[in-house]
Amino acid sequence: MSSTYNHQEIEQKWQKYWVDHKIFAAEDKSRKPKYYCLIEFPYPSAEGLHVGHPRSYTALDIIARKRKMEGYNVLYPIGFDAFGLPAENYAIKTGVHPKIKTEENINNFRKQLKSLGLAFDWSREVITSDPEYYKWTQWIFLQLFKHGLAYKAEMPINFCLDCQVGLANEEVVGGQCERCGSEVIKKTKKQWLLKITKYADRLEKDLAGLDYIERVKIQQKNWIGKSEGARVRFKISSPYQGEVSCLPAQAGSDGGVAESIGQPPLTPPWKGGEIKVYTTRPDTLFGATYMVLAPEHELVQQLKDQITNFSEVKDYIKTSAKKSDLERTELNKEKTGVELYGIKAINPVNNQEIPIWLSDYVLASYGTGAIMAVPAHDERDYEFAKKFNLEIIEVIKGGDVSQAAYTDINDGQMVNSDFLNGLNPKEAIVKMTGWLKENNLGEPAVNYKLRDWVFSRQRYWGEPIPLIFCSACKKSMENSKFQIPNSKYNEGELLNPGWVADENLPLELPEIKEFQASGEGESPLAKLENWVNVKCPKCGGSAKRETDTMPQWAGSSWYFLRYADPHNNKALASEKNLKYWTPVDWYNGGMEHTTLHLLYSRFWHKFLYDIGVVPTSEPYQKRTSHGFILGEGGEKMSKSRGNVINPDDVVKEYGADTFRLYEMFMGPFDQAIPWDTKGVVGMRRFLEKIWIRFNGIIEDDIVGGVFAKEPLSDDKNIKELEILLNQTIKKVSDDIENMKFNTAVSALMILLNKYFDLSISDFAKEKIIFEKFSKNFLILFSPFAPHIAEELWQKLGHNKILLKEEWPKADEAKLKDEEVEIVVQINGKVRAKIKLPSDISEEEAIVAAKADLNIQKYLADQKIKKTVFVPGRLISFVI
RNA sequence: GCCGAAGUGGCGGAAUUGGUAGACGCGCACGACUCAAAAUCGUGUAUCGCAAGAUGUGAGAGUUCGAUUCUCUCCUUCGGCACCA
Repeated sequence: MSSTYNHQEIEQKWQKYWVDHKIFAAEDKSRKPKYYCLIEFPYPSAEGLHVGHPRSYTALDIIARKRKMEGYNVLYPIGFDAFGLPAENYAIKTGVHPKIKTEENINNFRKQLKSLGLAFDWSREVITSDPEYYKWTQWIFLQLFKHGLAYKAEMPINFCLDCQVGLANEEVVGGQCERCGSEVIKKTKKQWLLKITKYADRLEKDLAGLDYIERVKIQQKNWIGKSEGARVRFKISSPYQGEVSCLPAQAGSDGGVAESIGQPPLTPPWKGGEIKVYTTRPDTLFGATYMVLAPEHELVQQLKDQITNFSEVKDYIKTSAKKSDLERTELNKEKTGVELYGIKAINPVNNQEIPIWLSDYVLASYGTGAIMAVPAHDERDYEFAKKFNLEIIEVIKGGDVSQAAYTDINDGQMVNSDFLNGLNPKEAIVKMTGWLKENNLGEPAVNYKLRDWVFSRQRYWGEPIPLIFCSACKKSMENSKFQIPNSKYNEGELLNPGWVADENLPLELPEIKEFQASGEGESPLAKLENWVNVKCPKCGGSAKRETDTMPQWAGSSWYFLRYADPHNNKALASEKNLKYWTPVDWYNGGMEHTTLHLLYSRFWHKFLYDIGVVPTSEPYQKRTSHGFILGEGGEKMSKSRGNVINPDDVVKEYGADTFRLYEMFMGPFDQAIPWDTKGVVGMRRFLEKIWIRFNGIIEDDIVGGVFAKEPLSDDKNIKELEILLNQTIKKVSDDIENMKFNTAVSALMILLNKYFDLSISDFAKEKIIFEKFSKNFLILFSPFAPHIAEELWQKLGHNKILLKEEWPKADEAKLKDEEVEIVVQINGKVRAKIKLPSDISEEEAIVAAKADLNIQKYLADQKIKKTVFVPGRLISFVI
C-alpha cells in the first residue's frame, strides 16, 4: 500500500514548482543581508555535462540553500562561457557555424543543469558570445587600451605548419599539433598583450586579506614569483678601444625599482656600454668571475664590431633560437655557450676584468636578460664554469667549493670579500646593497616571474578586438608627442602609435563561411576585405581593423559582475547593483584555473576598481576548490578509455537527489576520487529507506494513528535521541561550512537509523517527538536531496515549503550526554570502559575505575606511579 | 630539481588543542522471507589466535603515561612549476 519512491515524478514536480514560484530569483532590493555564491560557468561543450561539473555546483547549491534558510537574499547565478576552440574546430570540419553549434550545446546544458534541481537564478543567465554581453568585454578592453595597459609587441607563438594556424600552449601536445599531429614551430608574431605585470605586486600582497584556501594562495604566489635583490651595473671594456661606455650611460637615471618587470623579450631594458644584471645574492659579488648574456640580448648586436669571433657567436644564437621549448628543457643537463672575444666586463667591486659569455641557460625574458656568474655559490654557474674551465672563487665559507656550489644563504661566513669579510650572507646582502647605492653602481630591485598576458588569438570564434589601425593617425601621433589621456598609468611613452579605438560597440563578429585560418596564420577575419577596410574614426581616412580576436579568458574575467545586473544596456552593471552584490562571497572552482582565470579576473577587477567602475578591489572574498572525479578504476574519464559516466543516465535511472547525494558523499570534496556505481546504488537505498519509513508513519497515521495518545515515559531513549538530534544539527551545519559534505551525510544517516531503531520500541512514535525529528531532519537533509525532502515535508501536511523554513540551531545545553563512557588505560593500553556521569570529579572517577574488576586484576601488587585524568574521556594509570 | 597535497581494512573513506583507530557507505559471509532468484530485513566483517591476548594507520627513529595526529630521516603516489640568477 505504501507508494513507491518515484523520483522522476517528484523531481519534475518540484523543479516546476521552484520555477513557477520564482523561488531562486535573487532580489536586487531587499532588507535581508545579501549572499553571493558563485561557481565557474561551464564551457558548453558538445559532450554535454561531465559528472565533475555537478560536484562543484551541488556543493555551492547546498551553501546557497542553507544561506536562504538562514535568512539571506541569495544570488546563485549561472551562465555559459560560450566562445572557444572546439566550436571553431567543429566549424572548420563541418561548416556548421560556431554560433549554431554553441546554441545547440547550450540548450543541452540548460536541460541537463535543470534536471539536477540546482538553485540557480536562471533569469540572470549570461552568455559570453552574446553581443549584448561582449559589448562590455570589448568596452573593458578599450579602457585597458586607453590607460596604456594594452600594447602590441612581437611574440614567439606556436604555429602549426599544416593547419596554418596559431595554437595556444594547451593545444600543443609533446611539440605536436593536437589536431593534426604535425610539428609545431615557433613563429614570431605581433600580439596584443595586457600589462598584468603592473599589478604583480598588488596581486600578491592583497592575497593576505582574502579567504582563499592555502593551496590557491601558494600557487598564485609562486606564479607571480616575486623576488627581491639588487640590480648591478658592470662596465664593458675592450682591449682595442678602451672603455666603450661612450654610449649615453643611463646610470641612476631610471632609479625605479621594478623597471624591467615582465617586458617582452624584444623590447629589452638594457642600454649603453654596460651590462645590467639582476641578482638576489649581491653578497656574492666578489665571487663573480664571468658574466653571461642571453643569446637574444640586444647588446650582442650593438657590440658586434668589437666582438672578434662574431661569426661563431652568430651561429650559437641561431642554433639556440631553433631549439624548441621541449629541446631547451630536455637538454637542460648539458650547458652550452660561447665566449665573446674582444670585450670584457669589469666587476664594479674590485675593478677586475672578467669574461663575457653567451648561453641559453640565461633567459632573455627574466630580469635583465644577463647575469653575473658566481660559480662558487650557484649550481648552474658552477656547472657552466666546470665545463668551460672558468675561475671559481669562494666568497662564503661553509661548503666544499671543490666539490659543489655552496648555496646556503642562512649559514656561512664571508671571505675574500674585502669589506664584507666576517659577515654572514644576510648581513652581507644588506651591506653590499647599501654600498652599491652609495657608489651609484646599483640599487635594490624587485623581480617577478609573472609575464604579461598574451591577449590576441588568430581565431574567428572570439570577441573581435575593437581597434583600427590608421597610418595617417600614426604619423600625427608621432609628431605630436602622444600621451595616454586620463591615465594614471601614463608613462609618456609613444604606445601603440596609429591604433584607434572603435567606440561603436558592440563590434559584432561578421558572418563568414570559411573558418579556416588565412594565409600566414592570420585570423579568418582577415579575409573579409569589406570588414577589414574601414574609415578611421579619428581622421576619416582609410584604415584597417584589427583581425585578431580575444582569448577565451576575456569573457570569463568579469562575468560575475554582469550577473549583478545582466540586462543593463547602459553599463556593464549599475553602480547600485554592484555595490549591493559584490564582492562574490564564495567562489568555488577548479585548481586548474588558479593561475589563469582566477589571476586574470583579479587583475581586471583591480583595474576596474582603479578606474572607478567597481566598488571593491578584489572580486572574490572566499575561494575554494573541488577535486576531480575520475573514472571507475581511478583513471581520468575520457572518451578514448570508454569510462565516461553520463550524468543524464544517472539522473534518469536513480534520480537527481541520488546523484547529488552520492557526489557529496563519495569522499572529501577537495580530493580527486574515482566514480563508483555501487556507491550510487547505496545512496539510492538510503533515499528509499527514508521514503518508506516516513511514508509508513504518514499512512499509518491517516489510517488509525500510530502515535501514542499519552506521553510515553521512556526518558532515557528520549534524552538520547534529543542529544543526537542536537549533535547532528551542529555537525551538519559545521560540516557544510567546511565543505565536509561526506561526514555531514553520514551524520544524517546515523540520525535517521537511530530514530527508526528506537521507534520500534514505540516511544519515538509520540507525535511531538516525531514532529521535532522530522522537521529538523528534513531541513538538514534538504540541501543535499531537495526534491524528496520537499515532497515528504508536503506529505506531512505542511503548506509552507521547506526552503522557507528556518535553518535550525543546536541547543548547546543538549549536546552532551549526562553519562559518558570513560576509558581506563594502564600503561597506555585500554583495559576497561566504564559509564560515569560526564561531570564527575577526578577523585570519584579514579575510585570508580579502581573498582572495576578487570582493572583490579591489572593493578594487583602494582605501584601506581602516575594517574592522568581527562574529563569525559579517560583515566590512565602508569604502573 | 623546487613548491604543494596525500599514503589508514577487500574498496571509498572517518577520527588531529595528542586520549577507545576503522564512523558512514560499498563489498563479502551467514541467517530470515521465497518453490527459487532478485529486492528487502537481521547478524557479522582490520590481522593472527579456540580463547585469554597480541599486532596494526607507507618505512625507520624520537618526544609522551598515551602518537593516524607532534619532531627528524627516508620511500611512494598525485597535482603544479621547471635553468627565474
